[in-house]
Amino acid sequence: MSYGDRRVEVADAAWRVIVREGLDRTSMRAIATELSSSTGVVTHYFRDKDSLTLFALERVFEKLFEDIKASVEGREGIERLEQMIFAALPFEACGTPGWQVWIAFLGYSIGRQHLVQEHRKRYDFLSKIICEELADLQIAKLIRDDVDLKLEANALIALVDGIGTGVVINPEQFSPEQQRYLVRRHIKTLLTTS
Amino acid sequence: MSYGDRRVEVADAAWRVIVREGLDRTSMRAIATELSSSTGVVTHYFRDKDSLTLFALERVFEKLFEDIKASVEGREGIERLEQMIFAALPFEACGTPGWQVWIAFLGYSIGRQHLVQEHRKRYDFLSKIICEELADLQIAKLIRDDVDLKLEANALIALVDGIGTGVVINPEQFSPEQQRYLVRRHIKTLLTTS
DNA sequence: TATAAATCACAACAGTTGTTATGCAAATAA
DNA sequence: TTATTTGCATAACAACTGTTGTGATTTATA
Repeated sequence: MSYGDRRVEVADAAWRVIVREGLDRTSMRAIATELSSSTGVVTHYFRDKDSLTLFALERVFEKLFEDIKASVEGREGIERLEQMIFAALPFEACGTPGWQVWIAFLGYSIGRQHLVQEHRKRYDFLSKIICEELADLQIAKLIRDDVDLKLEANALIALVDGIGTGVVINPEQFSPEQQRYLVRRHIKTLLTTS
Repeated sequence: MSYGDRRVEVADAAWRVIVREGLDRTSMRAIATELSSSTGVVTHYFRDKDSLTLFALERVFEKLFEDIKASVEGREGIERLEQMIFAALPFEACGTPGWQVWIAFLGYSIGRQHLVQEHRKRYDFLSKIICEELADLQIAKLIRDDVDLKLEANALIALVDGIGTGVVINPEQFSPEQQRYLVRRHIKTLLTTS
C-alpha cells in the first residue's frame, strides 16, 4: 500500500470518528484507535493535526468533484446541469457522511479565518463550474439571456446547501424525489419561456 | 440586574468568544475573561458547560423568533410571508453573528445526537410557523391549491439556510437586494397564476 | 441589627489534548 | 551483507480542559 493510500486511510478513519463522536472529540488518539493502531501512525503520516484536518476536508470536495464529473458523463443541456446538482445532494444515506463532515468543518471554521477561506476557495470553484455550465446553456438559448449567471450559480449552491443541512438535521426532511423536484423547479425559473 | 439578565450577559459573552475564537476554544475561562471576571461567575449561573451551551443556542432562535414576530407586525398576504423570511436573512453585517453562532453549533452537533435533536426541534417549530402562514395564503387563494405546504415551508427554510451559509463563508456572496430577489422569486413559483 | 442568601474570586483536581522524542522491527538500497 | 530509510509503538511533556470546593464580600431578609 502506497504512502498516499495510507494517508487516505487515516483521513477516512478521521471521518468515521468525526461522524460518530464529533470533530472536537476527534483526537489523534481517537483516530489511532479507530485505525486499530497507535498514534505513531497518525503522526507519521501527518505533520500535525491541522494538516490532517485540512486533508480530511479536502477529501469531502475531492469526492464531490469526482461524483459531479461522473454524473455529467455523456449528458447534455438542462439534464446535464440537473445531474451536476443532483450529484451534490444527500440522496441515499451514504450521501450524508460527507455532508456531516462538511458541516462539522464549517462549524469548526467559525473563529478560524484561514479555514473560512478554505471553504470559500472551494465554494468559488464550485460556483465557477456551475457558472460555466449556465453560460453554455445560455449560449444554447436554453436559459434566458437576462439571468445573472454568477448569482444563479450561487443560488443553486445555496439551495443544495440548504437541502443538505436540512437532511443532516432530519434525514426525513426531504425525500430524494422532493430534492429532485425542488432543484428542477428552481432550474425551471431560468428556462427560456417558449 | 436580575438573575436572568446576568445569565443572558454570560451567554452573550460566550457568543462573542465563539465568533472570535471558535466554539471549541470557548472555554469557561475564556468566557470569564471576556466578561472581565472570574470563572466563578460562569459556574454560578450555569450548572455546567452543556447547559451554558444549550442556553446560548436557544438565544439564537429566541432572537430570530423575536425578529420574525416584529417583522410581520401589521403585514398581510404575500408581503407578510416575505417579511418573515427576510427577518431570518443576514442582511446587515449585524445579522451574521447569529448565523455564525448557529453554524458553529450545528457543526458542534455532528456526533452529538441530542444536540441534533435540539436543532431539529427548532427546525420543526419554524417549519410549522411557515406552514401555517402558507395555509392562510392558500385559503386566501393567493397561492395555488396544489402546493405541498410542508414541503414548501421546508424549502423556504432550506433556501434561507443556504443563503445564510453562503454569506458566512463569503459576506459578499449575496447582496441584500440579491437575497430579497431570490426569496421573492422562490415565492413567486407558489403564487396563483392569474 | 442579626441572619441568611446571593455573587463572585481563587485554587486545586483529575483528565485530555497535541506534540515530541526514543526505540524497534521490517523493508529497501548500497 | 551492511546501511539506511520507512512504518509504527510507546512514553513523556507541558498546556489546557470542566468541575468542585472553599472562602470572602456584598446584598437581601427577618
